[in-house]
Amino acid sequence: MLNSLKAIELLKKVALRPTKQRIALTKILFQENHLHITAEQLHSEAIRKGYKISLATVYNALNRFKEAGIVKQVLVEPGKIYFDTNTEPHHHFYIEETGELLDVSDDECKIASLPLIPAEYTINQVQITIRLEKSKDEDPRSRK
Amino acid sequence: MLNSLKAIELLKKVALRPTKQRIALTKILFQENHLHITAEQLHSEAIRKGYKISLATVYNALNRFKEAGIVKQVLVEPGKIYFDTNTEPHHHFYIEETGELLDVSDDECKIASLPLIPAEYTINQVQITIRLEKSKDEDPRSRK
DNA sequence: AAAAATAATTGAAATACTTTCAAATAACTC
DNA sequence: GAGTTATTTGAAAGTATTTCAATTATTTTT
Repeated sequence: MLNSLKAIELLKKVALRPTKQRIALTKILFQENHLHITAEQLHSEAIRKGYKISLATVYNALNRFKEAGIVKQVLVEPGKIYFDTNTEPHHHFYIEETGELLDVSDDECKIASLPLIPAEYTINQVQITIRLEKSKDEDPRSRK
Repeated sequence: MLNSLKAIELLKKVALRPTKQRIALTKILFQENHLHITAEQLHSEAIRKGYKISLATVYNALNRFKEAGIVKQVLVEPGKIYFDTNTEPHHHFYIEETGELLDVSDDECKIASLPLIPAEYTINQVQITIRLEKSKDEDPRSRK
């Protein structure tokens, strides 16, 4: 958990007014380990920690943070936006059963060949999502 | 565009009742070239073609088709589900400006190394999304 | 080919998530 | 500290999707 001074410093660096609410969210978000979190989850966590903040403000703040480049959106589940505090190029494991999202470093997941990019376009981002499921029980005793 | 007999055949093969509505959607969806389409777009297209079908039925049908494995969901845009009639392993270009989605064959996009999979889990799917944007104008005359 | 059983379709309502609104408040600038 | 500008807020609206219960269609059984 960041302290308030570090939070204010980070916000100022990206030209965002360090309001009470943004400082609170920043303190929750930018910990040592990276986070994958939805607006609702972040709001709950802030309330749980005793901060007075509305859900609308959490949405607003996350969108400003995204524009400022200090969080990234991750789309893995229909109708839900995860925000990722890891803005370095990296990839994800996504566990369907639990909705859990795990980072995969860029090094661990190398692409050997990329297709030809359509003319006039440049690559913005290459995202690899590895969807996992619990292994089927392959216990030989249960086979018919 | 599929004919009705082929549509019925496909639906029966995956144990789905070949109703008027599903036959209509199947005819639109399973053409020669693969399609990326949302429920709303598919509904509009069906209405445009003169079929009488409700949006709820389109959502229902697409979900059954997904369960049956004849379409796949693609998540590239927040709050919107694209359905892809290409169920072979493949990847996508996504053009942010237009929302356009283009197939990238599995061959064109090879992964050199994958990370260690957490115990008890198996890979369900590996999705690569290459997000593209219009190239910035790099005309030297416009440089300051 | 009826009758019985099962599943699908429908408009409407409900849900889930996110954005927008306009008024109040807070943070910056000089 | 007055004036300017940006942010916060609850409420309302917007968007995408799912669910509901009644009707209708399809399949199965006889």
